[in-house]
Amino acid sequence: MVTRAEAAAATRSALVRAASELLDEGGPDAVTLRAVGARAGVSRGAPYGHFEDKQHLLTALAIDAWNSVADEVEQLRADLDATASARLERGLLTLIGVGRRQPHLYALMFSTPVGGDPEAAAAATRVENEFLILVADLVGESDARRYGALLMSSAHGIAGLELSGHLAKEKWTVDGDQVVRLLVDAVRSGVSG
Amino acid sequence: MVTRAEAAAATRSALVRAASELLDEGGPDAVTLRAVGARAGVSRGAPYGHFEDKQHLLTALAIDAWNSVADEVEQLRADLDATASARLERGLLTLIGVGRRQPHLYALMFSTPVGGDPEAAAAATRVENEFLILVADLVGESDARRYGALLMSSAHGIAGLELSGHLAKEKWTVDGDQVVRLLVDAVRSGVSG
DNA sequence: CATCTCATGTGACACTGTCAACTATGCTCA
DNA sequence: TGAGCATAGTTGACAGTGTCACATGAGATG
Repeated sequence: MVTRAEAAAATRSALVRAASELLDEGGPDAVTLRAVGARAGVSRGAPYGHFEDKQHLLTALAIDAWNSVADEVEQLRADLDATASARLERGLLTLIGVGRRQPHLYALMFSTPVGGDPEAAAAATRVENEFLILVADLVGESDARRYGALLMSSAHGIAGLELSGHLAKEKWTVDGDQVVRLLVDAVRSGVSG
Repeated sequence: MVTRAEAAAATRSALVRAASELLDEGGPDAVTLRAVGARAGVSRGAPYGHFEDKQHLLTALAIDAWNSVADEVEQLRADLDATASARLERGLLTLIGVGRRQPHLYALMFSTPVGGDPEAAAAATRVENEFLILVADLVGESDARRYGALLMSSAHGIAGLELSGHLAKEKWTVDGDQVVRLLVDAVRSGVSG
């Protein structure tokens, strides 16, 4: 037998998982409270016992995504064999990779109002701090924040343009990975020159 | 008296204008076909005489926005007093400016499937070509496409992070304008070094 | 004037998020 | 143990949405 708290927690995570799967499979329009409930094995009204409304359920998805990116970038830090440039490139590609593998989730991450939910803000801050460490390894502590803003913006832009189809290789002759390399090179020569 | 074609064209543009205003004022949720029709002085079903469905009406908004950006960047080209760097910076800030002044419209521009509508693709291509000219003035023809991809990605990323609140100055110590300057500087030293 | 054409209005439908009322089951305490 | 409580979950209802089929009426055409 399971305690009631366990059952409730299981339902909650089942709802989040169901919403995540539906988002990946069919985009935002497919994430209906009725569909989420059905996939989680509960009824359409059950989510209201765990989330204030639909937006808060989606925010829970975004929080998981931000934390997942933070975890991935954090692990990258341990690889001291790689150069600072290589580690940074891989970090940026981690974020871009979410956009490639889970485009709808990626869009959700950046359309979730970060000001409202403190947990969401904390998760996003984790990612930013992890990036700051990688950037500092390349350009030094004093310039890390300025170049961190540039690098994270650019990575986000690359992901966004790929996602919307505006970074087609026929037009620009380079793909996202090459742009990341170009970016890191430009920053490195910009900070040292 | 007005001819029937004139009246229809007037209705069509009134629908687009109404949708644009509603989008600016209340975000995507405020753009209902009923509200659009009401503001344009017609009924809720009228849009279907001019657009295949709601998505195509929104695409018309996006096309206007893309062309407007293209016009603005094109005019920039005429200012030969400014340096290539300054012109490029202003071009990038033109795009970012749309994100600042009309955030919902900006989001719509990049969430509109560019593959589907040839008119939308053409409008977006106009913007890209205008940017390519500005970039070529700075880094030369041969590198224009590579650095163009980087610069447009970064500008889009800056706009996106500003829009979602992830480019807060307290965290990064720089704002969007400064990141643009940093970006152009980095590219310039990257291409010459 | 008679007829056609087509932009627009209207009724209807399925679907959505949301809430109030209800049910049932695990939990608490005498 | 058994009575009462707290609460996760269900269900009915409602307003609002996009969309379509059909009705209507006025400009266009002969």
